[in-house]
Amino acid sequence: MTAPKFYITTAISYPNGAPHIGHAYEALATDAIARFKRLDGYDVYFLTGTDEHGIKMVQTAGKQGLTPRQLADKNVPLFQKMVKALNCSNDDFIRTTEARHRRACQDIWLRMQRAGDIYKGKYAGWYSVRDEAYYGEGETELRADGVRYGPQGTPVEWVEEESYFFRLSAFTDRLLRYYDEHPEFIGPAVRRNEVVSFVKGGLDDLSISRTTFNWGIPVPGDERHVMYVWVDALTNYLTGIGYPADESEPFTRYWPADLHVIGKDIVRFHAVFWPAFLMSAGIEPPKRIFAHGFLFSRGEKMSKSTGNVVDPFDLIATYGVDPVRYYFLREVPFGQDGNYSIEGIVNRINADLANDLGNLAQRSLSMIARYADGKVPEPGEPTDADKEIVAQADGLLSACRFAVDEQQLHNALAAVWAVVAEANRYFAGQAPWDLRKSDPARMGAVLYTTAEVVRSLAILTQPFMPESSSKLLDLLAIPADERSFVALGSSHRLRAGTTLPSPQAVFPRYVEPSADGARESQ
RNA sequence: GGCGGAGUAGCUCAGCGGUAGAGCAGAGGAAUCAUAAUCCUUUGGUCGGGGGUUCAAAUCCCUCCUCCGCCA
Repeated sequence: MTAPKFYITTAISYPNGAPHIGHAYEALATDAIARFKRLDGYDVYFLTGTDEHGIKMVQTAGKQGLTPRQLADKNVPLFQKMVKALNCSNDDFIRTTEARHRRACQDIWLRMQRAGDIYKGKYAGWYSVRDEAYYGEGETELRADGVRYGPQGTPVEWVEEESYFFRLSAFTDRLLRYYDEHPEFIGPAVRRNEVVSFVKGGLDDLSISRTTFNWGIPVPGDERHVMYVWVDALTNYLTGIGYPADESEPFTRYWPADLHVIGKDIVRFHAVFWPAFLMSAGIEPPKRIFAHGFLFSRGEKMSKSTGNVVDPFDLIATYGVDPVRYYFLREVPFGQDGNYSIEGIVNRINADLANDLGNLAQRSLSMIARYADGKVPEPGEPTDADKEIVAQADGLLSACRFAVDEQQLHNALAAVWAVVAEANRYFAGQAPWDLRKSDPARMGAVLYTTAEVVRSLAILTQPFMPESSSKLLDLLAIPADERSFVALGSSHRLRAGTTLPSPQAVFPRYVEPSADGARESQ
């Protein structure tokens, strides 16, 4: 019996600057899904990386007196470091400047060309560097400052060049049919509606090469051209699993991708261009594209001018990687825009992690340590209350699966925390501290039941907070091979008599450093 | 301008035809196993405005207002 496969990716980041919280958010969310699927028995391949070509890299590099390659080599390590700092479990980190990627891009290009979907033409139009888009004359306006602006308010310039085109117009019907036959292809539904209505409006052929700069992948057979960044960037999802050696094991095993997690700003590239390229090349499209929203700091977009830019490294250093992961996944409904704030982070850490889950573990385990000789007590004959709380914990797996399969990570966590709250009610209601004298056996049963619920909770929080959950499982003396989801439920209950290590707080409260000390930023 | 989405308790949101809900925040109380954590009770909403359908509407329909997204 082989495990089912699950291939998941983030979008690749554009390294013309340092990583910001948006990059971190996408990476940690995708990681949580990847970890969840692994624990649920899937053979997961998780890919992330950087998209290093394109004119913006050339321009940014120029301003810094660097070559594009030097700029990439300067910034890419920051992205790799961020992924590591977030404790992401990616199987590979792809850079589009790698030789393997050039081979993949050139191969898919040739396939599209052989299919008759690429032709050479001439492009002339108003181009916005910042939007990376061409606009029609009517969409632009010449303002009083003598500069012409596009509809997004960015400057445009007249560009005329020979270009290769992709016959996107020929794919309108096929794409619409594909959306129709695969309603789950684009999520959330808002984005799907947008894409469908966009495609229904008819598609124009797409210019897919440039001759005005050379920082990109050369077009095979016509090296004056480099490929349009999106042909280059999207193909990373193939490169990462061994394409074009498409007889090779990873590619045949993992393609088509099960899930591309992306930001809502690049839905069109992934949901329109990408499946069209693949259809042309004779490769199956991915199964699902899910677009998350943007993060705002107190309702405002992050920008250097408002000074509300939050550095993911600072956040992790201050609050810890697991609380940061938990906060963003719990607080922001995945797929929607969200607000974040320092107060919010501290609130969640203290309320959900320290007070609710951390303290539940601590109070039950320290009673075991003190009053049950540090060994898992006997469960005895379970009462209705015992059965009820255990049943609720047992029911979490299917609830979480459902939520994670829809990328509703916040709902998975909400379900888990509903049981955390219930377990605290159970504990307070049973009052084992009173039972200590009146009915020690019953006290043991309550402690057993609570610890068993904590075991379930800790197993289920692993995808979201890998380190802390693992500490929690250590405190319950759960062996490494009993931490996946198959260990949930009745098959691997805590065994009475097992000696437990002395309990330690896993989720410390966050206390604001006092004013005298090192508090210069917030 | 076209299409789509949203407007529900101070905040974030769930509910989407059948007596207004959760979490956080606020108030009061209980307990002392625990990271001064927990538990119980409780304040608070004419569910954006107006009209309609229905025995019954936050939930369906129409219209208006406000905000957001995509397209033009």
